Amino acid sequence: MTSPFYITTPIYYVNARPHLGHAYTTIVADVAARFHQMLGADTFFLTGTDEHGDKIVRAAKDENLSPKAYVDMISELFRQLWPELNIRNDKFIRTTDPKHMVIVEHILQKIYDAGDIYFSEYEGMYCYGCERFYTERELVDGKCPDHQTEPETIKESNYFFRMSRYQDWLVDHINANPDFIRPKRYRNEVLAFLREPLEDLCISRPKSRLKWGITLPFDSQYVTYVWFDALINYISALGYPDGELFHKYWPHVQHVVAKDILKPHGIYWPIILKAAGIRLYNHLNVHGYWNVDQSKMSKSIGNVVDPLQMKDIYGLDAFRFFLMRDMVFGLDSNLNEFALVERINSDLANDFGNLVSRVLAMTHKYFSGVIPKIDLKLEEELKIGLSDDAARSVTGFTEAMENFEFHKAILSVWDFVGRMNKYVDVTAPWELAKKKASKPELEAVMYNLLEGIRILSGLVYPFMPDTAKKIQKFLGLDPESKFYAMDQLKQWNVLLPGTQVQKSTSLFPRIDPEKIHALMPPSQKESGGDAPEFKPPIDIETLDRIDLRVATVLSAEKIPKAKKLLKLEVDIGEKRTVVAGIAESYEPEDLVGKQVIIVANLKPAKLMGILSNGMVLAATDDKSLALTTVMKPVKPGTRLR
RNA sequence: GGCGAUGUAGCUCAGUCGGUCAGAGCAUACGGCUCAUAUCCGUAGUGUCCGGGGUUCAAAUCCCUGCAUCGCCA
Repeated sequence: MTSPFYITTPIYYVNARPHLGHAYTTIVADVAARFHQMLGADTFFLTGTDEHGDKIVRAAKDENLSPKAYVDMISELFRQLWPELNIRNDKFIRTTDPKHMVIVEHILQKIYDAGDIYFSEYEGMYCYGCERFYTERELVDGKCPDHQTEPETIKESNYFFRMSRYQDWLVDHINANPDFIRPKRYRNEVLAFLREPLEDLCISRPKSRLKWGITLPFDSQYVTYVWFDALINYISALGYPDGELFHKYWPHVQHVVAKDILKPHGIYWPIILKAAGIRLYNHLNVHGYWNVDQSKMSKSIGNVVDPLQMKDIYGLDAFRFFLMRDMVFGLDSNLNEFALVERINSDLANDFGNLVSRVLAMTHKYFSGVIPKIDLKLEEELKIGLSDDAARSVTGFTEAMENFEFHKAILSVWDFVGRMNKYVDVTAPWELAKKKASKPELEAVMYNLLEGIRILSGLVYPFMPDTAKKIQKFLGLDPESKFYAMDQLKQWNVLLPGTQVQKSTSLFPRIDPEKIHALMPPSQKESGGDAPEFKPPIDIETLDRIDLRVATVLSAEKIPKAKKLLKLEVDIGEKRTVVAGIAESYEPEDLVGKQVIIVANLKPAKLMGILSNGMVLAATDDKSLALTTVMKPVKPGTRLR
């Protein structure tokens, strides 16, 4: 019996909306879970949201919501995203769940009783604006980078977790278990970090400073600080300590995280578990970042495409496939739409989709869509077997998947896709179909091809579940059956002759090459200009009707409730009031005394109740806004020509 | 500043212990096939294996050094 499998994503911090990084981590976990289902394992897949801490309180304030209302809203965004990506988590945990909070308290008390938590005072530089401490090097000229004020030195008492006590033990554990943290580069990183003395971890915040958290069971004046609260979700979700789920799944746990949270997961978490007397996790799987290359993003579809929208444009399965195929697990990767389209056209449309299409079409053409019988003796005589190739692919796939080397797993599958296409070419069924005598050979060839497609549909399942099911339907099989079970895929000659297959529809339509051209980076195109289109010509009289003047800014102030607008008093020989949409790029005090260019004869307009008599000229691109000026000071009111 | 990783064909990357290791896929060019989504199969290239020095009969591979990029730490 295959052992159970428990996979987790981090619980995502709800100070921001879901993005590609969250999606990738969660898709990885989904793929891993589905793979273990292929192995016959009983799987449990956990994700969720992390909802305490001062950043949340601030983010809530920015949106004029209570912390609770705010976290409810963002958490829901995450919860709703996963089904859209065909992710099937078994549970969605929130650190604000009462059950979670009780278990955090339980663990804290347990570690406190064991003597690994102590109370201590320390001194630091505190910015009241930010409500946080700063270290020397975070400050700019001794001032808070956000508020430009000097932080005050204050004393604060807090609870600390005695991690230092476990440092040697952890180093030994990592050395004794080479796969504890993988890939190796991150294991090395953790070991490198552990060569220095490990500092104890501050695990509390006084309530005077932060109320939004879990109260310490041994001191009601303090709440738990984020990591201690968050990491425990992995066991609280299973109902630690007595839950049935906990007993069943915890011994088989693997975590998936992005490299930015390596330290909490590679160091804090094992030590917390050890201190609490809980067995450690088996593997921490660490992946890199997606660099979204916006310069290579499509302009044909209208501006920059949010990576998460690519699934709507190109299809969810293609999107999942791309993410798993193009990232070497552990390393950073680039995402651009051009690469995605290339991948879809070559791997999915040409190699794979077309293979399915041609095989089914031939089955219809030569056998009216009925799976033919196979003469095994003849097959052996003619050496037209495919089962060895399939078995090799299945083996390579399995090994790579077990090690979280998804791109290698896909390469192994595509080796077999290539072998199948080659097989069609070599056996040339259309030639066999011409002669009656070669009908047995044709039957054997077609049977093998159909069987090969059955295998492929199973191997592709964790990455592209919908596509896998579609192919099952094509083959006249039950998409709801466990067709992807590994022991089915290790066998050959499973398809029943006589079964009716369907005609295939294109699994992955090719994307128009013209469109690809439009997606190419500008440097690869003959003319590289991405400036907006030029307007039609005008004559000098028309130009002359526009009265452009140099204006000196006398004063500037923000307009209440308007995000973008500033009210400027300017001198153009006379005093004018103009309203300009530049507040996101310029601070009022920086403008006073500067010279700008305004259109002096534009008809006045009322903006936010203020009459604007003229318009300031500025250049805008998608990133920023820049005011125009003259290259040396001139008399205010000077005309431009 | 310290530690580490990476630098190989136009692009993305494989290259285990130094010895058919100069490779794969994509892109390009040409040829073949016609079952198929203008798909598939075959052939052909192009490389200062980041620069410089060294060890060796032999270095992409080992050592030293420089440069570039990235990461971790301070």
